[in-house]
Amino acid sequence: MSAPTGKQEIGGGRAQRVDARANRGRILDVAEEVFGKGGESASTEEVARLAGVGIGTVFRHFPTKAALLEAVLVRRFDRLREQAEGLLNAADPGQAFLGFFGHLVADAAAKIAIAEALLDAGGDRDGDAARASDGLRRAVGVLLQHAQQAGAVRDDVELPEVYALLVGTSRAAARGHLDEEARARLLAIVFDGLAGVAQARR
Amino acid sequence: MSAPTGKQEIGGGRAQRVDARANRGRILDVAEEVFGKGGESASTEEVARLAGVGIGTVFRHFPTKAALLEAVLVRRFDRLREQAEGLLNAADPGQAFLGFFGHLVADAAAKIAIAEALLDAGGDRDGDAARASDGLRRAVGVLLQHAQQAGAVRDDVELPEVYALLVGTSRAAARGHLDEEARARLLAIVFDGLAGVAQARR
DNA sequence: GATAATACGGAGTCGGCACTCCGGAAGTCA
DNA sequence: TGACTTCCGGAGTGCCGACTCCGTATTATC
Repeated sequence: MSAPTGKQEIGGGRAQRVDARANRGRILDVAEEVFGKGGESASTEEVARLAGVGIGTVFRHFPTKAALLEAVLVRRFDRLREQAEGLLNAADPGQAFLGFFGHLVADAAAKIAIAEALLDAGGDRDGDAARASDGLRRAVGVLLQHAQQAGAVRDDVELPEVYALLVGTSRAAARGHLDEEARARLLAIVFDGLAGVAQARR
Repeated sequence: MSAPTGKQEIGGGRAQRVDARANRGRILDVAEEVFGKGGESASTEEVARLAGVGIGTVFRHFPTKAALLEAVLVRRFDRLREQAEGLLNAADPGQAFLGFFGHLVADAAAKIAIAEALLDAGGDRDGDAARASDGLRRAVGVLLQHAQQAGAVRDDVELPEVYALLVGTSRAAARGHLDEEARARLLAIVFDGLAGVAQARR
């Protein structure tokens, strides 16, 4: 229900000050970093400190810690969804799907705890984060369909388990302390399973 | 460094009272349940309440909340390891490995948050929980080797990625809100990937 | 440059939770 | 049963982190 890019005057009045908008952006960036590393147990004060603002400023922009976290998640989900949608017209749908899968996993490895709550959202059926999460999920669903039509992914799998696999693999890569090679082999196993027996027999 | 089954007199003295031992066990059971559901953010007080004891009692048995959590993890790791070791002489090593994999995943689905920290442990390189975690990991490694020698799992995968896959799949099954069928399909994908192309071509 | 609206900082408040302490209850041994 | 030891309950303590408030600083407008 919030404005697309943050606080913006809606009912006449004066526009938001530029320093305020800049601070808001910096806080979001830092929060993504901090929550990504320390999970949601990281303190709001640390976010403020690293963003170079007072605590009051953080809470003026985001009324609660939960709201801040949600804003971070929404931004992240939306970015990922846009990336997925950008692949919809790719020449090779199979490559597009698997590529996005791999991208997400590598990305999660860097963000750890965010990928956490991030790909978690599915329990809370309301709020902006849930909506954004649904958007991403749908985009992945379309990518999957295309890949299946192209014969790159077996037909008898559906979105729920594929999404679960995506989430799980991301998390595993994030916390599993895998080196580059091990992560590649992990993806190879998963991709092989997704491609299925039919593919392997060609 | 703790005694195998809890507090036990070592240097002469009197034996532990039976009610104390019973309470300890009950606290552990409840803690597994509570932490399994609410994660480690669940309060110690809730554990005490559900166990039907006072907070003081909990803290007498486990000096800190972390110690309680660790005791829970150790017990759980040890049980899983024993199960894995029990499969070492199975007639069909491939079946043994995949069966254990599936068992762990289903188990995690029920425990959620414990499977969390549980299979997480790998960062903290000390403490009883880490030791127990290593034990489980080693047992899984042996199961994997046997399965590979039996040709049920492709040869070019190693323990790190397989373990990561195990953890990730467990978590995905736990939080993914999958129904029975979707979970089965998820496992099918993973098993197919583990079996590999060579297997599929037979 | 004057004025007014907006935003900032950070000390302070409040609630929750890990952990302590001790008087009393209950088990153990003779 | 009586004496002694162990154990228990739960009120109390201290700390930490989310959130508030207001005097001050900064930006927009004319």
